[in-house]
Amino acid sequence: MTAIKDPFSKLTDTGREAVERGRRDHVFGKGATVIQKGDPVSGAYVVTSGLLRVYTMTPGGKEATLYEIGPGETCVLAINSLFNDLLYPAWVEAEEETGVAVVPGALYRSLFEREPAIQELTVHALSSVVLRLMTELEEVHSHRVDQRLASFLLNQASSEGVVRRTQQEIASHIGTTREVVAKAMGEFTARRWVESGRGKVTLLQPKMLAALVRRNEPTDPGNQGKRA
Amino acid sequence: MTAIKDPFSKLTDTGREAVERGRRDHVFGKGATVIQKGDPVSGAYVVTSGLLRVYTMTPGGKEATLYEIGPGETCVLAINSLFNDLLYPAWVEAEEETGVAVVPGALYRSLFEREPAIQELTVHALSSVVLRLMTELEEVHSHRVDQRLASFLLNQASSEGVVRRTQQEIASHIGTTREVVAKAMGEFTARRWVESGRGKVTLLQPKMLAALVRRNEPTDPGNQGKRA
DNA sequence: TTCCCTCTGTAACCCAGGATACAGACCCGG
DNA sequence: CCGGGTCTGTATCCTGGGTTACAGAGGGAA
Repeated sequence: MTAIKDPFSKLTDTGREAVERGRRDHVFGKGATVIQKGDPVSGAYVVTSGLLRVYTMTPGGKEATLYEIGPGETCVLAINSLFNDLLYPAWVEAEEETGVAVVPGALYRSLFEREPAIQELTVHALSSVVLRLMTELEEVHSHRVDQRLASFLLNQASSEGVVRRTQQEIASHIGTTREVVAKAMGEFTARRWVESGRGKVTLLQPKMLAALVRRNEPTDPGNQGKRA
Repeated sequence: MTAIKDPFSKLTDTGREAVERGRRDHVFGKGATVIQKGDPVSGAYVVTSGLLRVYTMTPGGKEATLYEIGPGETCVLAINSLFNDLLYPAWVEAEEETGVAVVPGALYRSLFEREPAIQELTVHALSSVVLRLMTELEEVHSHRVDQRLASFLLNQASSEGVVRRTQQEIASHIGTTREVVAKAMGEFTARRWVESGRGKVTLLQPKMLAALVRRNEPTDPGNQGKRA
C-alpha cells in the first residue's frame, strides 16, 4: 500500500534538481543495521530497492517489528525525528540488500514547504504508519500469539501460500520467542492447516487460519485428547 | 506537548474566514462518546476545550487508551481517515466536558494545500501521535503492569503528586483490569510509595516509582515476608 | 561422506496476570 | 442515621506463554 514508485518524479524541475544534487545514496547488505535507536537523524530516508524493517527491542533483547518499508516508501520515523528534532526512537535493519536515498533534513524541510508532492508523500507516509501502529497495538493486546501468528502468516504468504521465513524471524516479527512460535506452529501442523519445513511454511487451510484470527474463544473449547 | 492554543490564528485572512464559515462546533458532556470505531469521518476534529480520550477496545470489552487530545490539538486519526478515506479505527470519548470544532474534510484538504500553518499543524500532530504510539507499543511489550502503572501514575500526577482517578479508570488506561491494578497498587502502598484512597492516589516516593519503571528485574528479588 | 551449523520439534517447569468471588470502606440521598 | 451504590482490598484459582533443555533433521562445505 502507498506504493509510489518514484517519490521524486512529481516534483517541479527545480525541486527535482535540488534532490538530485542533495541526495546521498547508500546500499545496505542483508541484515545490516541502518539506524540504531538513539541515532541522530540526518535526513529523510527513502527506500529505492529492497526492504527495511523497523523494530523495537526490549532491554532483554527481544525484538518486535513495528512495520516494514518497501521501495518508494520513506521512513516516517526519520521524518518525524526530522520535524521534531528528536533522536531516532527505534532500530532499522535491511531485510535484504536495500538501497536507500538520504535527503538531508534542511533540504527536505524546504521541499516540504514548496512541493505539494512532498507534502502529499509526507502526510501519506505518516498516516499509514499511524494506522499500522494502531493496528499493531490493538492486535497486541487483543489477540493471543497463535492468532497473531496466523495473521502474520496470512499476510506474508506468497500467492502460492508459502512463507519463506525461519521461525526465529517470525518470532521477532510478532514479538515473541522461537519456542512459542514452534508450539503454535505445531498446533497448526497437527490440524493440517499448514505444513512446516526448514525456513518455510506452506499454508494448506488459509481459511481456517483466518477464522482463528477472527475467533475469540480459545483454539477449541472441546479440546479433549491433549494433556490431562 | 504540541499545545498550539488556537490552531487557526496563523491562517491567512481568507483561510481563517473559510474556517469560520465552515466549522461546526459541538460540545460533548463528560463521558459522552464522540466517535465510534467504524464511523465514517466527516472532517478534522479540533479540540477547543476539555479533553478527549482515544482508545481501543478488545472484543471482550477491555479498553486501552491510545492517547489523549487537549485544547488546540486535533484528532490525528480523523485527519488520517480524512486523507486516506478510511473508517475511523478507534473510539473517542470526552473525559470531561469538551468543545470540539469540526472542519469539513473537503475544506481541510484545500486548506492543507494552501496554508502553511495547516501543513505544519497536520504534520506535527501526526508526528507526535506516531511517537506516542511507538512509545506505547514499546512499553506494552517490555514492561510489566506494575511498571506501566508506576509510569502512568508519574505522568498523571498533579504537581502535588496526586492522581484523581479510580482504579477502574487507571486500568482502562494501561489496558488491564481493575483487580490487577489493585494488586500492584497494594504492593506500592505496602512499600509506602503511594497512598491510595477512593478515586485518588497520592505519590509519596515518586523516585522509587521512577526507579521501578527503569529497572528490569522483578519488584524485589529478596522479597521475604509475603506469601509463603 | 562426514562434519558442523542452523533450524525445527518437544517436553517440563514456572510465573505474571486475567478471572472470580467476596468483604469492607466510603459517600450520597433520603 | 440508615441503606444502597460505588470503590477498594484480598485470596484463590487457572491459563497463556516465556524459559530451559535437549533431540533430531536438513543442508552446505570440505
